Amino acid sequence: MPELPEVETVRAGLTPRVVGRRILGVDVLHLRATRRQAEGFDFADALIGQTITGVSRRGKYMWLPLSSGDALLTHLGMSGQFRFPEPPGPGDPEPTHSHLRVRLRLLDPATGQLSTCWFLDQRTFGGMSISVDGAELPHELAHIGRDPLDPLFDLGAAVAKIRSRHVGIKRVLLDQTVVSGIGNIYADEALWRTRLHFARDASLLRRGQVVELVAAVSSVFDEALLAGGTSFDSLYVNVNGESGYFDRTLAAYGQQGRPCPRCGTPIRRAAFMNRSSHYCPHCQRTPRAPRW
DNA sequence: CAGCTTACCTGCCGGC
DNA sequence: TGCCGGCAGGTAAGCT
Repeated sequence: MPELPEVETVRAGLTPRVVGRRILGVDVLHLRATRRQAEGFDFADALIGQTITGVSRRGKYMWLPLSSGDALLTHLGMSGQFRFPEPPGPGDPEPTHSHLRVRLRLLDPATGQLSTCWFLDQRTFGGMSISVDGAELPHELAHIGRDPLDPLFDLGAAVAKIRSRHVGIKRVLLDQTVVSGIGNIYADEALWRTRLHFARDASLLRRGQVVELVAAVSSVFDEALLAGGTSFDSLYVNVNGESGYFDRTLAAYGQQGRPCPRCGTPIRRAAFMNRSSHYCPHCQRTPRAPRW
């Protein structure tokens, strides 16, 4: 389940394999992969002949700026992957994959080398679209807040925005318009580190607590990034098909029944926002006025 | 308008 | 063995 550290790992892996390449061909093999595009817009036409000039990211979104000034905007959703299959030997059939959604044919003009880029997506929550004039920053991302790895991330503004919300603190963490890049795994980890229950009313938290929470998000992101991301199954892998190992370090997420690494109380799992929340009932006390 | 719910989707797993 | 419900969850649209 890709959150910011996983997306950043993919972004870094993608960069040397696509930057400077010219797009020679585009095959869309599943309609949902480009569903964001307005009807009648030709996705392939906007890509063919263009050179990819970079790989950028904000939160969990990535975009590939193109020489035209447009950008190829993409989100991995739950199960999106970029992969670069080995070219088939002479006489061998073209390789394929049951979750193949989009295929790009690339040329490196510097070396004349051809390559194939796959966008795989089992659950089809991810996808790609063309952001017209979006090379600098796609207008589709105007509502997405800066993430803690962004040099222009404004801690004070983020803390103020979090404290302005009259909802459970976990709901705010998962809201990508406030601080982007946080998903269910890292929300649970950051809350555990800060000893905050997920249903605490964000507007009732002290400023220092929220500063500490955002710092915990930042450090858990940094640590996960060093480990190459988190993976529980084969749904998240980097462009080489390898998964990260941060899951060995998780204190709360998916640890129900196991002892809290801080106090030994068994970690609990509870339903919140139609998904699971993992917390230590001793370290993270249920608030008197919970906001579910 | 802020807060909250629901739809989207596939594969796996446990229960019967 | 095979069917079925539950679960995994990021995003955005559509509610109240």
